[in-house]
Amino acid sequence: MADRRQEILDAALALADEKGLTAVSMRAVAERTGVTPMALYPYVGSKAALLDGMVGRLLTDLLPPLARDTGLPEDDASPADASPADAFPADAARSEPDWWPRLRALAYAARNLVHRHPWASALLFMRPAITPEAARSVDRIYMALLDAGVPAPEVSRVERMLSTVILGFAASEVGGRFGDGGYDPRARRGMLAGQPLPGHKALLPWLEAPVDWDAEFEADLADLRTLIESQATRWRDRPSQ
Amino acid sequence: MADRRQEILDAALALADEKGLTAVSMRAVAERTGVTPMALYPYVGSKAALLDGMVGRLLTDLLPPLARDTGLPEDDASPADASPADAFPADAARSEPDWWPRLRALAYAARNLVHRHPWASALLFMRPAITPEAARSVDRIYMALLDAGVPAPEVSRVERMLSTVILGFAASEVGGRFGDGGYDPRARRGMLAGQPLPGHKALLPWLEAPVDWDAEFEADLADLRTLIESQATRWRDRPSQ
DNA sequence: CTTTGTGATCTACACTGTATAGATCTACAC
DNA sequence: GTGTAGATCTATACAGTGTAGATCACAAAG
Repeated sequence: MADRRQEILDAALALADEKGLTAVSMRAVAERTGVTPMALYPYVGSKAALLDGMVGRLLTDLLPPLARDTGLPEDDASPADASPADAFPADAARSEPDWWPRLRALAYAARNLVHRHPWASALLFMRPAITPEAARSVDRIYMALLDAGVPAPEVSRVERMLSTVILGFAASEVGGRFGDGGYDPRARRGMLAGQPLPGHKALLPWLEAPVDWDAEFEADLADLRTLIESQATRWRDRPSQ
Repeated sequence: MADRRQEILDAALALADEKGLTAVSMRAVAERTGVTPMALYPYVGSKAALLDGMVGRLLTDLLPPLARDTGLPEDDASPADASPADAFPADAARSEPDWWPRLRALAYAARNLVHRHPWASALLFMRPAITPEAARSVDRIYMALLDAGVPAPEVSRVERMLSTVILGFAASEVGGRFGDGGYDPRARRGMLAGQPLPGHKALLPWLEAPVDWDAEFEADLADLRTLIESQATRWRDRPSQ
C-alpha cells in the first residue's frame, strides 16, 4: 500500500544522502528495501517518478502541517524551517508587515534543505513545482508578495525570479558552480594568463579573498527585498501602469 | 591531434543538438566520428570531460575573437551575440554610459545560446565557469558593473547573482521548471483542489493567462538594472559603507 | 630488417532501467 | 478441506551505458 511506497522512498532518500544521487539505482533501492528491483514499479512507476517522489517527500518534511496553513499571519521563525534556531538569524523586529520574515524563512528553509540534501538541488531546480507540497510553498510566496504590495499581475513573475535566485544560489553553492573547479589559485591564474582580463585584474584583491557564503546569501536577500519593495512602491505611485 | 579532438566535439555537439543530451554516448559519438569508442579517450579523457569540452566549444563560438577584447567600450549590438538582429531588440539610445547595452547583449547571448542548445543549460548552470572562454565573458560582466559604478567589493557577488538569474531563467525556460509538468490545467487544478491555496485563488486570472517569456525576460532584466543602479547610488551617497 | 612508439581496436566487466512471464502467497466461496 | 481469484513479488532477459586491459597495425628510427 501507501506505506510500502514510503518505505521505498525512505530507502532511496537514505541512499542519496549517504552515497549521492548516482548511487540511487532501482537495484540498490530494491536491495535496501529488501525486495527485488521489479517489485518497486507498482509503487513508484519509474525511475524518474521515484526521483520526483523523493523531492516530494523532502518538501513534505519541510513544510509545516496543513492545519497551520490558514492564511493568517504566522509567527516569524517557526514556519517552513526544520532547524530554525541556528539556521535563521534573528532580524530586527519589524513587527507590522511581516511579509518579509515569512519570505526570509522560506528562503532559508530552501537553502538549508539543499545543504542537508545536496543531491536534491538539481532536481529542485530542474523539475516543475507541480506536486501539492511544492504548490503549497509557492502559495506562501504568493501571499507574502501580495502582502508586500506587489501588483497582482507581477506576482507570479516575481515569484519565479525569487525562487530562481534562491534555488539557483543554493544549487550553485553545493553544485560547485561558484567554486574554482578544484584548481588552486596558482594553476587558475596560469590558465587565464594568456588573455587580457582587465576586470579580473582590477578586482584581484577581492577575487582572491575567500567568500562568506552566508553573508552573500544575506546580501542577495536584501537586494531581493529592495527589489520587491520598489515594485510595490512603483505600483502605489502610479497604479495605472 | 587537436583537430581530431575538434572533430569529436563537433560530432558530440551535432548529436546533442539533433537528438538531445541523452543521445550523446561514447559509442554514438565514436560512430559519428568514424572510429571505435575507446579511440575517443586519448582526446577527451572521459565522458564528463567530453561534456565540459562541449560547453567550452559553445562559448568559444559565442564570444567574439580576442582581438576585439581590448577593454575599450564596444559598439552596442555586436559583442557576444551570434545572431543579434532578431534576438536583441533595440533599446532607446542611451549613448553615454553604455554599460547597460553591453550587459544586456551578454544576457541575450546567453539566453539565445540556451535556446539554440537546450541540452547545454544544465551543464552551463552546474559546472563552474573556469574555462578561458567563460572567464572572458565573466570579465565583460565585471567591466560593465564597474562602469556602472558598482563598488568593487560587491562586483563579484553581483556578477554571481546576475548570471544566476539569467542562466537560471534560461535553464528553467527550456528545462520545464516554469512549465506545468505536462498536465493540462484541468488535471492540475484537480491535483491542487484538496488544500487551501489562497494565493493561487487570488491570482487565478493571471495564473491562467499564458506567459510571454520574452516580456518576462525583459522585465527581469529591467529589475536587475534598477538593482545594479541602486547599488551604485548607495555607494555614491555614502562611500564609507 | 628490426625496433620502437603511437594510435586504433577488440574483448570484457560491471552496471543501468525495465518488459515480460512465471511463481507464490492471501482470502474467501463452496 | 479444496478451488480459485487477486495481489504481490521474483526470475530472466534485453539493449544499452562507461571504461579497464590487452592486442594489433603500421609508420618512422636505428
